Amino acid sequence: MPQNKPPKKPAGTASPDRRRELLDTAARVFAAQGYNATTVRKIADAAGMLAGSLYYHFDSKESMLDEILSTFLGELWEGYDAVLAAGLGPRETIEALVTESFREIDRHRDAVAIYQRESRHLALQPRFGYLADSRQKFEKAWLGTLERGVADRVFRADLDIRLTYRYVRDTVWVAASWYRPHGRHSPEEIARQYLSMVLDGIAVRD
Amino acid sequence: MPQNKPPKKPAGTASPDRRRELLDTAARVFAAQGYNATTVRKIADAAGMLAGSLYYHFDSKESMLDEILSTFLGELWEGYDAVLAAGLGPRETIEALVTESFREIDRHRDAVAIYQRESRHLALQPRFGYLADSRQKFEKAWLGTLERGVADRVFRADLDIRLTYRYVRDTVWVAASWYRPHGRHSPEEIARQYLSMVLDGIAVRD
Amino acid sequence: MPQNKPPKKPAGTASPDRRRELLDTAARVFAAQGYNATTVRKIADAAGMLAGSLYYHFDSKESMLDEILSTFLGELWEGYDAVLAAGLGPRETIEALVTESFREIDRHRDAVAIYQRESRHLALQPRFGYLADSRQKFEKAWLGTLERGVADRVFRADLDIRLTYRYVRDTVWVAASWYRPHGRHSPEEIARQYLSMVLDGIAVRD
Amino acid sequence: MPQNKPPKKPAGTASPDRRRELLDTAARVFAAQGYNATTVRKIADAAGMLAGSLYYHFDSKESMLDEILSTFLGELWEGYDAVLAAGLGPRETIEALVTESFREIDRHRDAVAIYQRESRHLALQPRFGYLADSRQKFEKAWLGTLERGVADRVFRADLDIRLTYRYVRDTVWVAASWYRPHGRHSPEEIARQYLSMVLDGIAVRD
DNA sequence: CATGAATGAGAATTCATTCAT
DNA sequence: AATGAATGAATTCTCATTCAT
Repeated sequence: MPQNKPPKKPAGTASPDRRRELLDTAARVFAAQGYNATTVRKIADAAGMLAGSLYYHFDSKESMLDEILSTFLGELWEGYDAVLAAGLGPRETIEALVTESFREIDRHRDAVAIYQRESRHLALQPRFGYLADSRQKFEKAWLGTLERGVADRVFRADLDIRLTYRYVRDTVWVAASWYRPHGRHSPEEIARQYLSMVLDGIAVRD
Repeated sequence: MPQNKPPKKPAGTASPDRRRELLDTAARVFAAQGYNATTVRKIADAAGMLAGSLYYHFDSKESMLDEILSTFLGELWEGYDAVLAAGLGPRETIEALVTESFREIDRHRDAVAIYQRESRHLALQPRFGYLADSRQKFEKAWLGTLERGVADRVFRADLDIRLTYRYVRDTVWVAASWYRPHGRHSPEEIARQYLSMVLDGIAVRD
Repeated sequence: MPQNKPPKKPAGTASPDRRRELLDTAARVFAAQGYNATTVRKIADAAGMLAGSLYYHFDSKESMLDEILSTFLGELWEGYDAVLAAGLGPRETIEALVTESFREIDRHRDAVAIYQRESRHLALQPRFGYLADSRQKFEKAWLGTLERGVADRVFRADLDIRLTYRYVRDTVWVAASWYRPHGRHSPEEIARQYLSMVLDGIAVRD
Repeated sequence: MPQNKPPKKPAGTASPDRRRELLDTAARVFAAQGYNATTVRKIADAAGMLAGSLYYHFDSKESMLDEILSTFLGELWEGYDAVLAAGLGPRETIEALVTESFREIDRHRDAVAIYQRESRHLALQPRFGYLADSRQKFEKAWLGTLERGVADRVFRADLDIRLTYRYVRDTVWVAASWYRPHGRHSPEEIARQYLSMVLDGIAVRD
C-alpha cells in the first residue's frame, strides 16, 4: 500500500477522491429516501453544491446509482471469491460467507440498502444486467454450499432446499435495513449471533 | 350509516367491487415497480382506462396507497388480535403469529411488498401515522412474546433479544418478496418449515 | 370531399385536426427561429397553451420535427412520382418538376425552410434516415433527367453535369427562404420565370 | 497602436496565430453543426483543450462567431469594392462579382456556410447590425448592376428584376453548402460554368 | 496558457391532477 | 363512468461562463 497520496492531478475523468466523496453522499440519500424519491437537487444539497454541478462529475443520476452498486458488488465478490476459493467445508463456508456479508453491510451499508430496494426492477434494464448476473452467481454459491452440506449430513435434509436458501439469504441481508455501522455490535459479533440462530434456532433444546 | 357523504369528493362512489378491482390492480403495479416509480397512467393502463378516469373513483394516487395499506393492516390485526387473545404459551404464540403472517402474505402479497418497501418513510407523514402505530404495536406483541419465552426458558437466553426480534420479524416478512400465491407450498406448509428453521436451526444436531 | 366534419371523436392517438394545427404552429416557429433555437415554450406560447401540454399530443420536440418533415416529403414525392411517371421528355420533365417544387414551397413553405436548414445534420441520425434516402432518390430523378436531356441534345453538353444538377436544384429550393405564400406571384408564375432564367439565362441573346 | 488594451478582458491576448487557429476550428464546427447546436465544449474538444480555456482567448462564444463573420465580410468587401471601383460594364461587373464570390467561398467556406444559416436572425441583434448593413450594400451593388444591365440592353428586360436579383444571388452563394476547397474544380472554373449557366441558361439554343 | 471545478439560468420532459363533455 | 385536453409544478439535464490554481 503506497503512502503517497496523489501528488499531481490523477489522470482520468476527474479526481477519484471527490468522485468517491460525492458517491458516498449520493448513496446516503438514495438509501434514506429511495432512488426514485431522491432528486438530484437533494444530493447536491447534501454535497453542498448546485444540482447542475453534479453533472461535471457524473453523466446522470442513473450513472451514480450504477457506480454505487457496481462498486459494492465488486468488493462483495472479491470477499466471496476468497471464501469460496478457500476449500472450507459447507458449514464453515456458510459461516465465512455470512461473516463476510456482515462486513460488507458494515462497509457498504447504504449500497446494500439501495440494492435491497431497487435491484429487482433495475435488473430488468440492460444497463443493470450485472445485477441479474450477480444474483445468479450468488444463488449458485449459496445454494451449492447448502446442497453440499445436506449431502455431507451437516445440514438438515428434511427442509425444502430452496426455501432454506431464501431463508438464509434474506436473514442476512435484511439486516442492512436496520444495521448502523459502528453501532453497539461489530459485524463479526452480529454474524456470530445470526449464525447461532440460523444454525441452531432460537428454541431451547430439550 | 350517515347521510352526509363528502359533498364533492368522489371518494366512495358506486360499486365497491369495481373499487376493489382497481385497488388490486394498483397494488399489483405498486408492488412491481415501487410506489414512486408507478405513474397513475400505468395503473390506468393496467385497468384498461385513462389516467383521468381513476379520479372518479379515488381522490389521489396517495389515497389508493392509503386504502391498500390500511385494508391490509386491518385484516392483519384482526388475525393477530385473535391469536394474542387466545392465551397461548410463548412458543405457540410465535407459531400462530408466523402462520397467520404467511396467510396474510398469501392473501395480500402485493400490499405486504408495498408495505416492506415504503412503510419506513411513509410512516413519517401524518396521513400514514397508523403505520408507525402498527409497527409499535407489532413490536410490542412479538418482542413481548419472545421475552416471555426467554423468561419461561422456552427460548434461548444467550441471544440479544432485540436482535432476535428483528431476526424473526424479518425472516418472516421478506418472504413476501419472493412468495407467489398458489405456488408449490401452501402458506401453512411454508410457515411450518420456516418455524422449524427459526426454532431449531438448519444444522443437524449432534 | 366530404362536407361532414368528424361527427364523433376520431379514433387514433388524438384528434388529427388539433395535431395538424399544432404542427403548423410548430413549423412556423421552427422556420422562423431555427429548430435548435426554438424552445418548446415558444411553440406552446404560439399555440396558446403551456409547454407541458404539448406532450399530450407529441412525444417530444424532435417528434414534432419528424412529423413535419416526413409529412412534407410524403406529399412532395406524391407530386414528383406523378411527374416522373408521366413519360415526358427531359425538358418537360424538368419544367414539371420545377413547377411542382414551387407548388410544394407554396404549400409547405415552413417545412421547406426547416428542411433546408436542418436536413444535412439531421440525416446523420437514424431517426431521420429517410432524409438521406429522399435526398438520394431526389438526385437520381433530377440528375437522371438532366443526363437524358444532354443525351437528347436538349441540354448543353459542355457543362459539368453534377454542377448543373446542383445549380438547378439549389436555384429552385433556396427560393423557399424568401418566398411568401399568397404573395404577388403565384407558384406557377414564379416557376415560369425561374425556368426561363434557368433554361435560357439572363443575358440578352445576340 | 493605442496602449490602452482592455483592462481585464482577455479579448486580444497573445499570439494572433493561435487566435486564428482557434477561430478556424470554431468556424469548422459552427459550419458543420450550426451555431446553436455547437457547444463551447465541442469547439474546445476540436481544439484539444478544455471548454474553460477558450475564455482565455475569447470573451464568449458569440464573440467567436462575431469575429468569424466580420473577418469574412471584411475580406469580401475588399474584393467587391475593388470590382465595383473598376468601372466595368454591367455584364463584366456581374462576371467579376461572381468570380470574386467563388474565391471567397473557396477561402472562407465555413464562414460563408455560417453566414447563410445564421445571418438572417443574427442581423436583428444590435451586435450584428453590420450584417444588415452588409446585406443592404450587397443588394445595392448587385441589383444596381442588374438594373444598369437591363437599361443597357445587356440583360433581359422581360424578367422581374427583384426575382432575377434573388436568383443570381442565391445561385452563387448556396454553392458554399456543397463546395469543398481544393476539390475537382478551381473557384475560377466553377465561376466560369456558373456564369455560363446564369447568363446563357442550360438549354441548347435552337 | 491551461485545468478542474463550480455556478446559474434555462432547457426538455414528466406527471398528478382537474374539468367540461 | 369514462374521455380528451389541458394545467402547473417539479425534475433531470445542458451549457455558457467564471475563477482559483
